[in-house]
Amino acid sequence: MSSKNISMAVIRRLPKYHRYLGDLLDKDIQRISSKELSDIIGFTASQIRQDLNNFGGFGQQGYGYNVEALYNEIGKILGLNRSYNAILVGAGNLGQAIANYSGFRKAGFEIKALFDANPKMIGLKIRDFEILDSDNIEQFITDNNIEIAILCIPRNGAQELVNRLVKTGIKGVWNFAPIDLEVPDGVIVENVNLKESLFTLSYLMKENEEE
Amino acid sequence: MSSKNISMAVIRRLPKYHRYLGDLLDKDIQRISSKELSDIIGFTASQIRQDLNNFGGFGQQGYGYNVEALYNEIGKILGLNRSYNAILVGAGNLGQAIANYSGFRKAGFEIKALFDANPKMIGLKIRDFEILDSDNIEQFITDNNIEIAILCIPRNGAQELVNRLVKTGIKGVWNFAPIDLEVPDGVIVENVNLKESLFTLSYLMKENEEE
DNA sequence: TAGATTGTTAATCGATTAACAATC
DNA sequence: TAGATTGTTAATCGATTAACAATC
Repeated sequence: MSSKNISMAVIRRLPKYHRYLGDLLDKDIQRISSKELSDIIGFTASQIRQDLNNFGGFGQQGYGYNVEALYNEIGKILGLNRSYNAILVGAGNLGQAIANYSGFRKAGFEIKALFDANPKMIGLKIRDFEILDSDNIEQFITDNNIEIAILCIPRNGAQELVNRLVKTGIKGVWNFAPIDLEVPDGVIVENVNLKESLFTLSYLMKENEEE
Repeated sequence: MSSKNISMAVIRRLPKYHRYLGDLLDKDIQRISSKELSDIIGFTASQIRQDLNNFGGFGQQGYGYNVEALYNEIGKILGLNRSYNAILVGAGNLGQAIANYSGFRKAGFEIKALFDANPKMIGLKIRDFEILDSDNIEQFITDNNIEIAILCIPRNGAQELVNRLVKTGIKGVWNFAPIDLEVPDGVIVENVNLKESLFTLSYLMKENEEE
């Protein structure tokens, strides 16, 4: 309906605006110009104004932007003005780390259950969660209005699992498995590939010392 | 010295080439054309050839690319033909998850020790590691030829810690703390910001259902 | 050789930056 | 009002795609 095709480059800057504006808010700063924001966030003032104007005219000539209002607007743009029910699949080290991190819940992302395929894990208690049997995922998704699945599983079997989740109506997948999942149009996959990130670091370190 | 200024867009695609070529190698596939690779990796054949030719002419007209040779070349470009000594700071859930993941070690990144500032954690055993006192980081870095620091700590105090690490000669920081660290020219920071990733997912889910 | 596919140049597309009139 | 700063158009820069001669 809306959205005049915002580029991924812009979209990936939005959470950073949100974070910096939150910091300013914590410091009780009430207004900021694109120039001042540029100095702290590192994008050009021109880019900041262009980015924001994709979504509306949030500023005021001669004044700048109201920090709180802009923070709230960007929160809304990011879809943070509501909450999401999520499940986490793969209750290994990484899965537990993510489940135990309170920051996601504070932002409105509520992990309702942990699932694992390993019989030894099923039934174990991890803080607030009992680990459930992956066989019952479909029922749980339907019963608890789950929209997001967080995948902390090995790449083997990941695609098959996603096929099941998609069939049950999952709308978003936060994927930590090192595989590019295939999903239909109505489903979004956001990948976190730690190995790719680490390899980028080693590339840049190498390039850096060659100079 | 070398490097005719490769763009970040190209650099971030390199680990993906490496992964897909590794998969092909596992399947005993010996040659691949840019067109075939395009079909499985999802970049255009033209882009693949452009990307690779930034680093050398690895292909052969009429034949394509030798999978194993190209895999090895990209590994070398990424700096994976050697090993790196690393420390991990912040032995909480996430830190332990990363320390326990064997894939990084297999790729040549050896975590030599875990550090934590919390007295209750110090001395605890996590698999192969005893958690050490953060106060002794400088000595450990010097004694063990540590190049990479993995930061799994809260943002509070992260910059101060990095200042210490940089002073001691750390060359790369893999940063999981939600803060943009300031480092001098000779040091690389690669950020993994989980919250920004999650917020991107929620933005895309929202945009998707609006259509 | 004929066919296939690269390496590379040129064309296009998209994103960033610069500039400035509008306006608070 | 005068000064500041936005919103927005135009200019520039960079990245992607297309095309094709080179060549295996």
